Amino acid sequence: MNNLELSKLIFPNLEKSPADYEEMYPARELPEGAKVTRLGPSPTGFIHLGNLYGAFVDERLAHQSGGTFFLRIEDTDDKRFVENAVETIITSLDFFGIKFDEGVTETGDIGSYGDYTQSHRAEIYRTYAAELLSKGLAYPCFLSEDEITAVREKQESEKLTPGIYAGWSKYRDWDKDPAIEEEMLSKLKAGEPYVIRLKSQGTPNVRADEAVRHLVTDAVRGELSVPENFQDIVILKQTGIPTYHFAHVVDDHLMRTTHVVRGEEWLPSLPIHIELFNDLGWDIPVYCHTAQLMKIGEDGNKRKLSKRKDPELSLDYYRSQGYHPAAVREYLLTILNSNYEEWRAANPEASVDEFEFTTEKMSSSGALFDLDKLNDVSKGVMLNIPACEIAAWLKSWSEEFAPEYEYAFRDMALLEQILDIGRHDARPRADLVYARQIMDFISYFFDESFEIVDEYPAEAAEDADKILSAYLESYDHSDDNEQWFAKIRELATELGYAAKPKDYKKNPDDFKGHVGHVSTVIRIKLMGRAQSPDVWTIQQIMGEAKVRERLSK
RNA sequence: GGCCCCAUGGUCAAGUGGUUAAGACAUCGCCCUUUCACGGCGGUAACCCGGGUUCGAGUCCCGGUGGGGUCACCA
Repeated sequence: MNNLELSKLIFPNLEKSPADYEEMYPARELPEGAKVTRLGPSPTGFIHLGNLYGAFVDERLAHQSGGTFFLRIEDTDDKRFVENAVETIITSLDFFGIKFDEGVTETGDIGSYGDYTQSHRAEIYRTYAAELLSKGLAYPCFLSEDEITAVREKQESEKLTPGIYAGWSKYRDWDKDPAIEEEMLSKLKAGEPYVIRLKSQGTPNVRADEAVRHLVTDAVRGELSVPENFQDIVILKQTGIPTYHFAHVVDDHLMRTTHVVRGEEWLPSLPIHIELFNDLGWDIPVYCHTAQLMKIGEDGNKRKLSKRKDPELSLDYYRSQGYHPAAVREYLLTILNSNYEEWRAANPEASVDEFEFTTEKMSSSGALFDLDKLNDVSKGVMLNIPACEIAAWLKSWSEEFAPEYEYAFRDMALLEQILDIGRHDARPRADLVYARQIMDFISYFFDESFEIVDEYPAEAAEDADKILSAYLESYDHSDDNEQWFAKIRELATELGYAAKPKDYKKNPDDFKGHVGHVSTVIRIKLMGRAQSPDVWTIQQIMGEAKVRERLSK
């Protein structure tokens, strides 16, 4: 029996040939330089900041080059499947402004390079497995789990690289030994389970400095020299479903992906993919191995974000805290491209589309996620969003994540005024960061959440009642800011406080305190806290009735 | 352990053989100021180590060290 006959024996009824698929999925007609990228999540439905970070690279690369960005579902591991995962993936990415041109959608596939769900592509993978079989570059392997374990143990004791490769699976050499051929054939006939392995042409167990190497240009890392693969990795599992390696190569070729963006954890398996591309006679796409987002682990060292250990880094965490998607996007972009922040400072209002994102400007070392920085970036982003939009966004956030704030949205015009305090001054306030923080920041406007949290300053505590009753008595809601503050000064002076803080600092013995202490008493009575934006402005928004009510309680 | 990747202040990072080694965040001080925020000024703080190449090395080469990743019929 020869290779072709074996291939036909194993895959007797293939619908199409490799040439047919080449014809079905021709090279894309796209403008010069257009990039085709893809996101290939497994359907666990869990997406964290690190995934989003990578997704932005794909999205930017495709969309700023006039290319195509598609979604492919990599569900070759049935154990990972989670109900509604695809929908979750699409909606969470959409929330952060990541939109696909092609691939899986909630209402079916879009595009002519599908099917875009790997579990639906079994026939295609079989065809290419048959192709490798017929070229003598693959073989059926009947090794059981126990046998493989025994092989590994032997290899470990002999200090050899563990794995199945030349010399360790007898089925690899079926064509050299009639006895093995016969055994293989009878197992095949008996329907015994097997996997299809690549028959790697690499040389096993050579010293690193003597190994054959492939030179690859990675778009973010530059020149890479990787040793050739020699492992007979599984390409089709017992179930007939491909492993990631095989599916990646077949799909990205057939879907005409030009740029493969993936985390650096894939770097060690790059040699496998190179061998597979070469065996099938295909061009290798441009690889972009991105550095991973890291966080500080319990031991004080950096480590890769993990979905199991870091639930607080899930996208839902940021949504439930109420970080605006634009803020998260802006932050991710600043760590994605080193010159983005500078560009943004020079072009505060420009659309991200105007920024030229490049893989060369990406860092090849993993960045530590920095919440302080996110918060800072968010302040700036919020400042550029009109109050009416923030109000509407807060409302929908509250409906989904924090219904207890319902009272704040009964009067949207009022809410807008509150949010806009000090935002149009020459030096605008930047104190809106994320929804939960904002709700706390403005809580004193609403009786439902108003509470006295600070104590009167020691300098004026004794006179608090006097200050408050005198203030209430002289209060005129129609006073402008200047008139209003002149009255406070007057009141302070009458009670023995310095009208200017400087006077008090110079001669602390001459006064009980200064006007700041007096106004703090009023601020606490009105707002419940010693710190807030301008009192007069707040009073104007609160309205006379509420001001008088709070002062007289 | 083998292999692979990475290495500039606490964090993100400019820097491509000659710089007083940028900038941002954080932090500290001062100023502005009725508080806070904003803004302004200033401070503390870095090229992992050792060899080599060179007139000259953060930058190039080699070797360590450290950190990360990976060694599945998971992706």
